[in-house]
Amino acid sequence: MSIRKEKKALTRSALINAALQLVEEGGNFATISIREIAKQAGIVPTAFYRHFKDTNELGLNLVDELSSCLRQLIRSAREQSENSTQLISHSIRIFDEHLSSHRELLVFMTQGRSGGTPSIRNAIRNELNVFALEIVNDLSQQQSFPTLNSAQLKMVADLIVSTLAYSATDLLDLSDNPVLKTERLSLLEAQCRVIFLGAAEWKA
Amino acid sequence: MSIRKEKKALTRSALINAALQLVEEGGNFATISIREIAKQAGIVPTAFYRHFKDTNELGLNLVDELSSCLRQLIRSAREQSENSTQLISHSIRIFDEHLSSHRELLVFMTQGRSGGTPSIRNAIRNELNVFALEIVNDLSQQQSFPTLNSAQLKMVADLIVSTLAYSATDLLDLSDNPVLKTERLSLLEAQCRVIFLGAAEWKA
DNA sequence: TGTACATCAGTGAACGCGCGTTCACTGATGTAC
DNA sequence: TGTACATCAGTGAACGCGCGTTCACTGATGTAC
Repeated sequence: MSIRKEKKALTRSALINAALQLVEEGGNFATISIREIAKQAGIVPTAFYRHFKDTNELGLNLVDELSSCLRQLIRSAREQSENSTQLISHSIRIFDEHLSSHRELLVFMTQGRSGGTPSIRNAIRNELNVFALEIVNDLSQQQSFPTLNSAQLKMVADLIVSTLAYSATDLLDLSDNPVLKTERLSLLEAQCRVIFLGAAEWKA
Repeated sequence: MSIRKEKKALTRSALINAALQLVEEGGNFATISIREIAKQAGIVPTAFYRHFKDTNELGLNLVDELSSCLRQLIRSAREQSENSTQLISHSIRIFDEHLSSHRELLVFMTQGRSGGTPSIRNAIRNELNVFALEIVNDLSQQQSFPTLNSAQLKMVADLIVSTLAYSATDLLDLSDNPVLKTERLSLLEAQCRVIFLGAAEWKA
């Protein structure tokens, strides 16, 4: 890549990281201004327009970041639980680790799923759907629920994703309170077990 | 009540309704300004301060509205399902009706749970917790899961609330698409059944 | 390799606008006699 | 009941500020010969 393109890519990712940092510092992505982002990235406000049309376009790029973050989460969970009997608790530990290491992205996700612009809401919804499809893949490969067809597996996977996403809002708020966070993680684990028990019992 | 107090109460509720209407029209509560709210309510911006310190304080009052909305939802669901074998599908129909008739409040709820100020997030979390406790009450009164103690019932109730709240974001976005909305409602119903099946199977 | 021109990421001044908030005010309502 | 004063919800002018966006610019990088 040419020097010019490299530098442009650097500034671009500085803008993306600036937005994520502002979100992590407690801001709501919907209220963050172009000027704030540019300032945080160390460039002049007008340079923002060399990279994105507006904050919504930048937000759609954050969803792309989220996408690879979720793929990485699935991959880690697969490695961990390949030959394990404790699939649920292992997966939840990996999930918790991702909440810490990609805090900003997951705060953005929880905010954006309900409070983003329509296009951002849709993009996030789509990523969560892809995530659920990956879970369907795993469940059918592991033959976790041999009595369920793929539509039924998808319904269960959606329920798992819903439960994880809902808990993410709580867990991200509890990152400074280890005791309550551990309690919330136990609750999440029990709830996932209920789902697995129910799925095993499911009949048409 | 004196004339003066009556008038004040009227203006106050005009402000609350103005905020809700702006949220329903697609705005994010976090981005709504005092001036917008005052304009929508038909008063001068500075009169806002006779009622609320800032938009956050108004938001906490919206949570109070949400609170009674949720209590009403529980009450309706109880009436409907008292002597019914179709507890789940009846309750979900009532839920759907509330999503339509109190759309603004429930949009505010889904936005605020993840994207509100810390005090609003906490207030909403608290309301959802009260809601879950009401469900615990019902489940234990109906002896739906005789093998579960109250902590376990609470865990299941939290999972139900989580599933309802998560679906609310989707359903509120689908209000203009009856086909997809019906599909999403069927998904929600199947997921609730999975939860009930799993809860019945739960052992320590 | 060296030169002359083209490209373009980032700069800085400037704009008009809506924002939150202050303040002194008005006039309807309430209260005390 | 009537009068004289107090209260206070709502008004309107004014403020300084950060916003999004435009524009002409600069100077480093790229390209063609």
